[in-house]
Formats: sequence, C-alpha cells, structure tokens
Amino acid sequence: MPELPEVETIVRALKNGGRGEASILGKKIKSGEILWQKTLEYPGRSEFEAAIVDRGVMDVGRRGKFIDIDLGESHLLIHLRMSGDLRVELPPLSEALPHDRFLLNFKDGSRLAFNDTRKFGRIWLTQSTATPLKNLGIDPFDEVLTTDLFFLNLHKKKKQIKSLLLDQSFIAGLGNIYTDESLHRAGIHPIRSSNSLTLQEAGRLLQAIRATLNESIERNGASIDWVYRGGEFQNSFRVYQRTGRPCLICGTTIERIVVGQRGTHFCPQCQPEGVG
DNA sequence: CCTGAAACCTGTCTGC
DNA sequence: TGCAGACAGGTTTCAG
Repeated sequence: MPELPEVETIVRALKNGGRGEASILGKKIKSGEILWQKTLEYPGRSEFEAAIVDRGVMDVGRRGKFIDIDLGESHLLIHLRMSGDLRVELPPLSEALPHDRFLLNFKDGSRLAFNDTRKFGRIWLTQSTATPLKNLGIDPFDEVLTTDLFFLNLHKKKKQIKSLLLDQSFIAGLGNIYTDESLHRAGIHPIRSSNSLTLQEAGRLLQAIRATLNESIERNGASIDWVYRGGEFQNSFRVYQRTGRPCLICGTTIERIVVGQRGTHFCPQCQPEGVG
C-alpha cells in the first residue's frame, strides 16, 4: 500500500493517533527485534540493537515514501515497499503475527510492529537522514516546484513520462496508482516522451498530481486487495484496475499496457499519443 | 542517457 | 482438485 498518500496516512496516525491506533510520540524504546534479517538494511544487527535502546520518539515524518522516526540523535527510516504495513499494539501483547519482520518494543509495554508479507521492506538507523534519502527528488507539494521548473526538469530528460514520474530521484512519492491516475487526469498518454510535453501540459500534469494526491490523503489513501487499511480512495479510481471498463469522462474502454515493466491503465480517447 | 529484463519474495486469482 | 502462469501499491542492478 505504499505510495505517498498511504505513507502520509500512516505517518499521521503514528504521530497523532488515528486509524484506531495510539500515537508513538514520546515513547521510550526498550528494544528492537529483527525477525527477518534482511529487513534491516543498516547498520549491522548488533550495532542496531545497541544503538536503538533508550532512545525516545521525538517526531514522525515522511520523505517521499520513507517513514522517518526521529529519535533525536538518530533516525529510524522505514520503507514499506510493496507489502509493508505498521501497526501499534498496546499491552497485553499477543504473539507476533505471521509475516511480522520487525518489532520496536517500548518501555510502556506497547510496541510498533512492521508486517511485510513479501519481505521487500527495509529499515535503516542513521545518524543523519542523508544516507538512503540523498537521491530522493523533490516532494510533489514543495512550493519551490512551479510549472516552469517542472517543465524545465521534464525537458532535461528524454524518458517515457510514466517511468519518469515513477523515478523517485525525479519526484518523490508517486507509485503505480498515482502516476496512472494523474496522467489520466492531465490527459497525457503514459508513453509520451517527457521532453515532448508542452508548458501547458506540464502545468496540467503538476496540478493533476497534486489534486490526485490531496484527494487520496483526504480519504486516508487507497485500500485494495486483501490489505485493508481503512482508506477509501480506491472508490475514486479513474483508470487504475479499471481495464475494460468505461472511462468516467468519455465512456471509451480503459486499456492496459505495460510500461517499464509496470501494468499501466489509460483511456485512449482522453490520453492521445500526440500532443494534446 | 534510455530501455528492458531480472532479481528480491509471498500470495491470490485465472484458466486449462 | 491440481497446477502452471500471470500478476501485485517498489527498488536495484545489469546488459545492450
């Protein structure tokens, strides 16, 4: 479930409570338990376990799709990848669930559990947030990102627009759902070359990205398949997972192609291959 | 620089 | 019922 709106929803819940869960702000750490070795990306296990003890949760934030748990002198960074999820549990605690990969035990008896069926998720404990975040591109909501700058950046590359939007070093936070939804909203075909977009199209696309992400955040993100997180944005999808169904704008049948190895959904009428 | 394929993993669904 | 194959909200690495 991990694109910007879902990560943002989780971060807000960890910080302020919500989704039926408690805030972790101010909690003191008793221990960190690595249940699947490869989930810990950095540092080594013993160093990690020693360094995390006695730290307190000062703040929780988001950078792209990374969850940033500020421990004061260090940061615990979590990336959920494809199937990761976090939950806060209060005492009395039960056994860890199947697919739990990491447990952060607090001194008050509660814990933060990282569950990740596919084992792609990763955590880092770093002094500065630099290490895994240094290649992240601009946040879509950064006010520095104007239409002019976006247009300029698009024209520095010669890449299929869908793949470029998925590139986290170009813009941080979009994934497969929100690229498809944003491109449809902007009326741009997913395989258009980035440097072929006009200034007007760049403006439309940036506006579409922000509107789509904002609407999803308002609905607590999207919940699909068997992973239910209380989000509702899946009910507002225009093209994602709507192959063969009518476009909500023009009625044309939504098509599915593969772009950069990712399933891609679009309306051939609203998103023509040429400049629109 | 750009594209595609493969790898890392487990689970679900579809079709024969 | 069984089984192969496709597919899944992500990212990295490598070949051409």
